[in-house]
Amino acid sequence: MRRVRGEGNEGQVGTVDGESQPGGASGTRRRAARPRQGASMADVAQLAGVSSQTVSRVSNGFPGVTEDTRAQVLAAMRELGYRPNSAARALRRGEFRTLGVITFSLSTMGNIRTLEAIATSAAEHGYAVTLLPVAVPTQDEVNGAFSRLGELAVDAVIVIMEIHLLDAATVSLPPGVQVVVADSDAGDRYTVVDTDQAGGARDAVRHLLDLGHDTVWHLAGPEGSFAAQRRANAWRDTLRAAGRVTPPLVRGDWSAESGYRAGLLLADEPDCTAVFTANDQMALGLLRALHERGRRVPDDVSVIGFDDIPESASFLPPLTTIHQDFAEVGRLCVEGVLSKMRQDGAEHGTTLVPTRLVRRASTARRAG
Amino acid sequence: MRRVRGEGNEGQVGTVDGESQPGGASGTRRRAARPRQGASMADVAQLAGVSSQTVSRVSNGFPGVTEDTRAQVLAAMRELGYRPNSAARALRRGEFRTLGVITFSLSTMGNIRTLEAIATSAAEHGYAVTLLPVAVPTQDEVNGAFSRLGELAVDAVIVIMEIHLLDAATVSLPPGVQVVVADSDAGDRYTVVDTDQAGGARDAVRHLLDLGHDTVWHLAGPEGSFAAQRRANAWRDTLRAAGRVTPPLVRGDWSAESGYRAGLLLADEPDCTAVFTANDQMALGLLRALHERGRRVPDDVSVIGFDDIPESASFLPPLTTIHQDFAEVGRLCVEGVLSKMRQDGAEHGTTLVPTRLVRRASTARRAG
DNA sequence: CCAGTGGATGTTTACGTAAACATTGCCTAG
DNA sequence: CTAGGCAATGTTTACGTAAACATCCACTGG
Repeated sequence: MRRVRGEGNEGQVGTVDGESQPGGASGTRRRAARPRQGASMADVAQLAGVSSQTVSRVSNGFPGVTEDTRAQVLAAMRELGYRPNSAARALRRGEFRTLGVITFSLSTMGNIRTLEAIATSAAEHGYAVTLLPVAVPTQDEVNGAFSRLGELAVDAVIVIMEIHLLDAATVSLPPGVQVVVADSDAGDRYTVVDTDQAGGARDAVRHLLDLGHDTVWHLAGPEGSFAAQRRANAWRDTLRAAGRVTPPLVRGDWSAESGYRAGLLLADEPDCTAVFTANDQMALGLLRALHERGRRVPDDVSVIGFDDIPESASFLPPLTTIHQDFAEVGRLCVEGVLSKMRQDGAEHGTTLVPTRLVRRASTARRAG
Repeated sequence: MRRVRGEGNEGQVGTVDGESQPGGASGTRRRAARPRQGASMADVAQLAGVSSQTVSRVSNGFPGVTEDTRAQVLAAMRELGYRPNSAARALRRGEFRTLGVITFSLSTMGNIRTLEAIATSAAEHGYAVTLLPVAVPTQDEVNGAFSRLGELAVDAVIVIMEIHLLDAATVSLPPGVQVVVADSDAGDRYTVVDTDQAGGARDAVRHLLDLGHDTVWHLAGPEGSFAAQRRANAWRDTLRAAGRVTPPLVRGDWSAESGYRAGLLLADEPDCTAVFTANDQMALGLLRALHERGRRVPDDVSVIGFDDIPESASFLPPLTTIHQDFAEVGRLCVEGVLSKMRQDGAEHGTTLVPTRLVRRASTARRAG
């Protein structure tokens, strides 16, 4: 963990401009202790020769200000480099215009894309996004995050997290703080936005059955994950509905490495001609294992993934997969939480975002 | 963009608990307009029978409070569910305890990992992180982000961005807001934390030369990227220093797809026995192209990547690559910005984080 | 020519916290 | 026995903004 200093020197050289006197025009009463902090409304008001309330009106684009006055105030603002103090504003207005996002480890592509969409969408609505990472997904950590959140300057919260831990979390949010949960279950207790996991999984299985495979094996995600659980359930249900035998479920942990290990097992199953993998990363590992064991994809085994990460088009072979619209999930999270803020006591429920089958080269009609 | 409502009904059913009266004990003067907002220091003080200043002392863990009094105050806090109002706190203290992070598109794995490390590290220092996404990487957007940032409640800013756009950005930050730039150049004008791109690239090229290859081809990242530029420069310099001929540079855009296209080209170059790819995603595409064209890796062609994304261990074959310590970059960004905040007029400079060569199966001694 | 009207602007106040200063009361040293 | 000191606690005030209310003034209609 060493670090290399670029140019070596760390002298304490000059240019300490921190305390340059604000040239006569502006601040009359400037505290000496704190060198920072820009001009306030009062400063602008003084320079523009109006009251601070008029400055406030201009700052907020309110009506009732002459075009002349407005221009004058704007000029004064520019001259002083005025920035509204968001702390004072928040205190006064009683809202922060900020959404908190709780998530642990941005390790999965889905969470990241969702987060990105949340940030973008929030910005469009004039909201900032504060990130609250949960280091280790333990109950304590989750509780801790919620507790820290209480002191955080947020108006509402979006949780991107396997619900299992949320379940028992001692959620003690400040009153009036709304919550929306992404990528989860529990529509009865929270407002949830999620990908249509079941629909996607069903499409994946049907696709393989339609290609003439007798049945479909499933490489599932970790037990703790609700998404994994729902995909696995849908896989089982779809097979049953089609009257097929259900092969034993193989479990991974979302990682390519776990997919590889599972693939080594599946390669030895002669009956296994079609695999539905619960995410693309595991599919990658699975492809490697099958390749190593000489099982050709898609000639001997068809593989379908879930997520449609950008790289999946470049797998060997390019992966057929179920596309998730994470951006839409993120967008709906923001919409949902904002709408809940408007009409306070809105009831819970689940909003599902549809998936889409992306056909590439890893699935084919069953040989023979 | 349709959306499917989970269970179909959207009735306006009951359980409107939003307006439950705060049981007699607490708020005496509660404004009717806003149902939200919890107890304030004054409320706690009244219940505990002390002054609000004492509550403040307890809240901030200051000395000069009897154990008895402290306990009483804490009890009152618990009873009322008191949360310090961070807006008021920020206003009073003149700091938000929040870092702003500007980044566009969390598309690259590196940015994400860096962001994650920043969030974690900031949390350890008692700072929150506010995300400021820049939708399209245009000059206007970047300027806009910086301008929005001005109104944002942040004490300092970390920029994760190709410096090219930062270059000309009309950066007009509020006075006293420090900036640290990650993954960039420009140590002369900003404080920069970055991976040792040059060192990593040099190691990659040398590794291939050591394996007996006459020279090394380079699949570079997009022109606009400083990281890409520095890796390409180091590649060229290392070849020259070793007295080898420098093959023409092939350019991609970081995506696996672009790596595939480049790979189709390189596969037709009979002299090409070793390729240094500027990131792992492009290496993935390259591997696919080489495979399709019947060029075996590593028997015919050796390939080395950059980044060491988790999936690279599961490529076909597992990818030899240069590991970047994004977590360390993020951590150092936070340390740097906090230290700059403490000693205001600190000078600029670049901090480099070393890389590490990870040997896997995609590189081998040159055949023949 | 004057009361009435409404738009433009100013004044007062409160938001919740914490620094600075003020007060209380107890204990100890002279 | 009292002055001095110090620890515990209380009181006042300011942070920057914006809602609520107050004022001013020009113009209109009778």
